[in-house]
Amino acid sequence: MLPLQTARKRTPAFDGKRLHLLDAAARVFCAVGYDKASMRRVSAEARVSLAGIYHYVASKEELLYWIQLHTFDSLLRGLESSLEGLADPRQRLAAAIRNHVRHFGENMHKLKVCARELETLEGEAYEAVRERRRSYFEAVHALVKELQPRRGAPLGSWLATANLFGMLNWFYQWYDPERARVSLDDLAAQQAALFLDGYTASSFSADRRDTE
Amino acid sequence: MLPLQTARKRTPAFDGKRLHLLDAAARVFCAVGYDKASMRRVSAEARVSLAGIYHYVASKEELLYWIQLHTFDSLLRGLESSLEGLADPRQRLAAAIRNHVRHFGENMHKLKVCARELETLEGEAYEAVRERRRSYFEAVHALVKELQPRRGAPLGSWLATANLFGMLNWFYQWYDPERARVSLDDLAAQQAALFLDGYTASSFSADRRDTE
DNA sequence: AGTTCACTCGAACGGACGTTCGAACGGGTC
DNA sequence: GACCCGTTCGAACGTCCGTTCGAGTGAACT
Repeated sequence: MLPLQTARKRTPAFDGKRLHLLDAAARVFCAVGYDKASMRRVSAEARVSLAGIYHYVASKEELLYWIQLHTFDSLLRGLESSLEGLADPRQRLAAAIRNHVRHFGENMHKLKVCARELETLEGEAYEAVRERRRSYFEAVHALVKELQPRRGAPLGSWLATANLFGMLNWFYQWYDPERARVSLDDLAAQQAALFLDGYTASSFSADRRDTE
Repeated sequence: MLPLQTARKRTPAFDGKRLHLLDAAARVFCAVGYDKASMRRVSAEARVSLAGIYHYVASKEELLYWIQLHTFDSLLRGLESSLEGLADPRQRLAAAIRNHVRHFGENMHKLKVCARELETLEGEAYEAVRERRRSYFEAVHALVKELQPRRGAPLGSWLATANLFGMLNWFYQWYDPERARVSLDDLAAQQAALFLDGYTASSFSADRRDTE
């Protein structure tokens, strides 16, 4: 349904305004969810008239599409650069988790939208995003596979990775930056420890008990 | 906004039809999401006229409310009964995970709706569901606290529990009962092993690589 | 036979939404 | 000054949605 590349001529100003729009849209989608979010509210958040939005994007669907695409691209690029120079598999996985968590801290709106609206897009757009998503997943999966040089069979690295993403993607549900008693880096370290060594052997260093 | 108890007289037939409606609604909500789901589609799925729905439920919101309330109640009751007679903290936690995963297998629609629409309700209804949700969370949190008699400080049992729920609640995103190569009980055992002992020490016994 | 009452329904109402249209503005080029 | 073109907008269009209304059914009771 979505033309994956707009045919319109691009100027730097055009792209700048467009990014501004995507940002505003991400905030609105994050606040109320894609379906409940109205283009009128996006236009208010972006301080652009309703019709003005359609000069930069063809549809509401396309807003979500670009948000997801940019976010997964950014995650993957961050992952690659954060692995540079690291050889120890455990450190590499910890770096990957730190990259994910930091991205969350910096772009909370967009990551929350990505996690929550994974199945909202359809057709071509869905497939395009899904491919980026799979690249990112496979990159992390590869790190998990490095971990266990072999102790028995090759063994559920896929399942383990899926569960790791569960930990990482669910945490927008409970993490509240206002009330956090742990820094994001500490949090990432604890999640890495939990994944690598489990709860009964790892040592955590903070506690919270407000939200679920 | 929601009257938490309908004032209408209840007959067994009334409650039966009502449950039938909730079930149909859960299937529709699960398929397309609460916001996109129309009462017209629910009425078709339940084979009841559109207006007929409103004889049993006051609003669309109330459908979601009852689905969530019943599901969390059922999870909590299942948890309590699955712990009976178990003393070892590791076995108790494993039983809790098995209970959660089995519920998922049996009531996939409803659990998926619960996980996905946690923040959809508002006001009284939200608070009422949130209380059940917190009870369930606290029950599992208590099991996690039993685990580590003390090795250092008391330490992040809350964070660990939140991450455990991440694993458990995210898995509707990737688990596909049609293509599963692992039984739900095996899956539960592997998730318990991952949480307790971590990936590098635990031993998995299956692999998948289709979906993310 | 008449009345009641739980139940069911087709048809409509009012509102919100995504999107489109046509006009206006403003800076650059001949 | 005339023309173009990227940009912006107010005002609308058509559609779909949640909900309501009022009439109709049939079994139970008097």
